[in-house]
Amino acid sequence: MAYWLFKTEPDAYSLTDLKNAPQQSTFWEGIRNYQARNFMRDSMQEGDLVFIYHSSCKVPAVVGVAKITQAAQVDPYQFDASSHYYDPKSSPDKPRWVGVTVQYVEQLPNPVTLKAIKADDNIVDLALKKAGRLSIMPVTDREWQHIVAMSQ
DNA sequence: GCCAACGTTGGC
DNA sequence: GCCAACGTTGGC
Repeated sequence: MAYWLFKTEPDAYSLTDLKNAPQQSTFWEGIRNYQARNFMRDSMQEGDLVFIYHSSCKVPAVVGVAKITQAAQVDPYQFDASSHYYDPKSSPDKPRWVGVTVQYVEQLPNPVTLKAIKADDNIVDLALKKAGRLSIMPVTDREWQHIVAMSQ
């Protein structure tokens, strides 16, 4: 089983929104970054666990856990001209973008802030620490356990 | 709201 | 296929 981190802007879609969704589940649409897509398409499997990270907000932080309940599927919004996620260069016979389905698992006892993660020498390789704009990234076993411990 | 970082686009 | 211009992300 693998671990991941998904960024989301809580104003647009928060951990609470996921918790309150039908079946506490949603299709994670709108990822339009090749590196993030490749992680979803090539590596994510049902049962993998995901940190939900709130970005572009007052206190950027890892706030909860979700799990992958369905591996990558074609993201239908790329074909919808009225969608913000429309991609005119993609076509149904050669789709460019995918998404996975995630389900709410739990809220962490305390948010683990970006500030705390940046200050922690045990977390070195996490893409979040680098000035990255990657919206989906892998998390190692060790980093996962450490961040969970930090939330206690 | 500013701005640095960085991915993408398109002209050549 | 290089690289400048542009757009977007996201912390502050």
